[in-house]
Amino acid sequence: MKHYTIKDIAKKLNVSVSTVSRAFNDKYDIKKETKALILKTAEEMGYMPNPIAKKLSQKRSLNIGVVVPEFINEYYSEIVIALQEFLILKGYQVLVMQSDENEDLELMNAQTLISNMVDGLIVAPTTGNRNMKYYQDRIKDGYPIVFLNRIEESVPVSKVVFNNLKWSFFATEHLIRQGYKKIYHLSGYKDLSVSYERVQGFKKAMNKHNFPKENYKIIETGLLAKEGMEVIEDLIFNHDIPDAFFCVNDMVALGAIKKLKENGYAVPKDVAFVGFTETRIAELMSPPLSSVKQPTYDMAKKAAELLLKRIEDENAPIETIVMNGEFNIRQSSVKNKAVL
Amino acid sequence: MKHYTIKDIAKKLNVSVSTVSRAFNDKYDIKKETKALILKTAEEMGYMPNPIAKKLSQKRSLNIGVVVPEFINEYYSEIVIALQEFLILKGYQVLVMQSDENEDLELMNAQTLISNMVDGLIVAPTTGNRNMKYYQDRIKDGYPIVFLNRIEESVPVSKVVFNNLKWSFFATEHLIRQGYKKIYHLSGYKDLSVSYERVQGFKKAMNKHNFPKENYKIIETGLLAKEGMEVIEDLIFNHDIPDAFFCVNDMVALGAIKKLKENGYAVPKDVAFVGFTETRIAELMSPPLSSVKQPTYDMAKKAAELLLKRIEDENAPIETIVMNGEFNIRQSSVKNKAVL
DNA sequence: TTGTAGGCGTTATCAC
DNA sequence: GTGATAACGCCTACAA
Repeated sequence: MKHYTIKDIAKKLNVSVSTVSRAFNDKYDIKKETKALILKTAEEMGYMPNPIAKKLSQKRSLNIGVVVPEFINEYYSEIVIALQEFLILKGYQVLVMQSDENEDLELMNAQTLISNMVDGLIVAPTTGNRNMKYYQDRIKDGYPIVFLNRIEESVPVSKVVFNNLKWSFFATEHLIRQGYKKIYHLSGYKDLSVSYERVQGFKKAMNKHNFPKENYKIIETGLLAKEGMEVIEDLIFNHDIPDAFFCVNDMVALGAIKKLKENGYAVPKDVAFVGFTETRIAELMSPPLSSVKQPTYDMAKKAAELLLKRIEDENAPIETIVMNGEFNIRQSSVKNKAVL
Repeated sequence: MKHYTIKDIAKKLNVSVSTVSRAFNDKYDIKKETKALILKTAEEMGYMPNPIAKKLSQKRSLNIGVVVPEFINEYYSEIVIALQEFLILKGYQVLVMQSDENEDLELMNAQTLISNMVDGLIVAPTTGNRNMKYYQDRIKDGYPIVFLNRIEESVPVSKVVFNNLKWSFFATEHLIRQGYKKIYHLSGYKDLSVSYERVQGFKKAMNKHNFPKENYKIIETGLLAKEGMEVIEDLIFNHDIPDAFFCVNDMVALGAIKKLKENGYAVPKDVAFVGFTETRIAELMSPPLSSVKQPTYDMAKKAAELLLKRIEDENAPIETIVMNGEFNIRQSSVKNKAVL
């Protein structure tokens, strides 16, 4: 099966290449019959337009690039699925690259996608932000980029973020109101904006309720179960187990709970837990884990909308959309109730 | 920041475009000083070669396309990460598209990637196989495609698969040897090749041990926790709970276990469990879940190697690589042991 | 309504 | 060693 081009079709039908080209791009006038004939023979020959050539000449690809920091934590998998679902309806294809939480790789990914002439980029940055200058330069060049999550509200770019502070505050306040007297926060990476914001929410709740300083603590972890386990090991070693934990995400909570159980602690009887960025396992855990659910699908959709707006209108204003979620209270953080 | 081309550099230095081009592709003769000068000024101007143009003229992109059926189940996330990790070392960029378990979307994805001139394609097919003809035509055209998982061994294409039958057999036999007398298999989708093969392994073990037909059953589910839960609800309704389950994957096991616990069953005391395609949560569950671990990283790497071999040598033979895994026995399927 | 011709940014084949 | 110049496949003035 040879790879046919418009030339081949043109030759076969004794018309010019431009006529053939026009048959495929209906913004030009062309006689109905010619067009029909061309399309028909093209179909028969199994002609497929070459998007590379198209891109080279018209600088538009109908492809959107997506860069995510990882996708082992379910959140970004859902984001990608949602982005794709939405953008396909709008006629775009979605190319995904993941950065493995590595800034250099992230930069390479973005460059690859841009040089492949994707019409725009949706970026969920990794920790650290050495690359922001690169992005801002591209944006200055007129390149449409929208950020998703993990970026500080103050950065002057279009973005969709979650109100981490607010919901972290609610989650913490819930623990306080349940009557827990010693509450630790397992906080994720220090230089990850979402972690930072959740820490702020935690502190804000503590301050509001005049929680004694010696009764709360912020402990840096990563984002994985393993790291939750490690922290608990340390705390057990130091005989420093509080009566409640608020965790940066569900996986850290899961790891921590496992390690506590192994050491004879009961959840929530001895130690209560709240997670964040709810995943499917929250409900499935024993006990089911209270967690803050982010509107993943909507966040992705909003980001895609922002991007399309910007692609269609060079001068679309910079926008920051802050999303809210919901706090699902389950057995892991409820006092005075029998475990079902 | 303007987008410079080799023309701009050529003009600036009063050399021809070919000289500039040669400076970047060191297979041609060119005076050392000219080359140095060109590279230096290019650097200063912030010149970036345009890969689209490059692709158009030399039909090679150093991009590899990857099509996965989903990536919410961790397995494919790991596959993608591993593929990327390996291929980047070889100088390739990895573009990922996911099909959401939808055959039509899968076809679109493959077409998009191919028409973007990726040098080769690694495909983990969705359920169903209407697209195989398309792939085989492309392969006949000389296009390098390697399949990963979820494809029958008999299909004459290069592929890396897991020996589902063998390990399913082992897992089942383990349950039999532990002395469980009534064993059900929650089997995933009927028309998914990996499910089918696991069913075969299950049956083979039953036959080998002359397990009474009335004491085992194969129940079709999906691949999600929810579906595990639904099946258990039905079984409870029918008072038909066996003393052991072998599940198509960990998520189904997780859902099933949760539902059983809610209904007062203890695991593994009342009902034992074995999962498959071990995920990180297997270890973290209570009780920890016995499961068959697939060599995800190696499978990805092998697939990438096959593909590169094929890209570099048009006539590389079709190869099928069948991988083995390991069976990790944990508390969920061990009899006569106190739950820790 | 259609054709001609130049351009998109590179590479590759000739000459010189 | 280097420079013209023709590809690669498509789009798009401009002319006819």
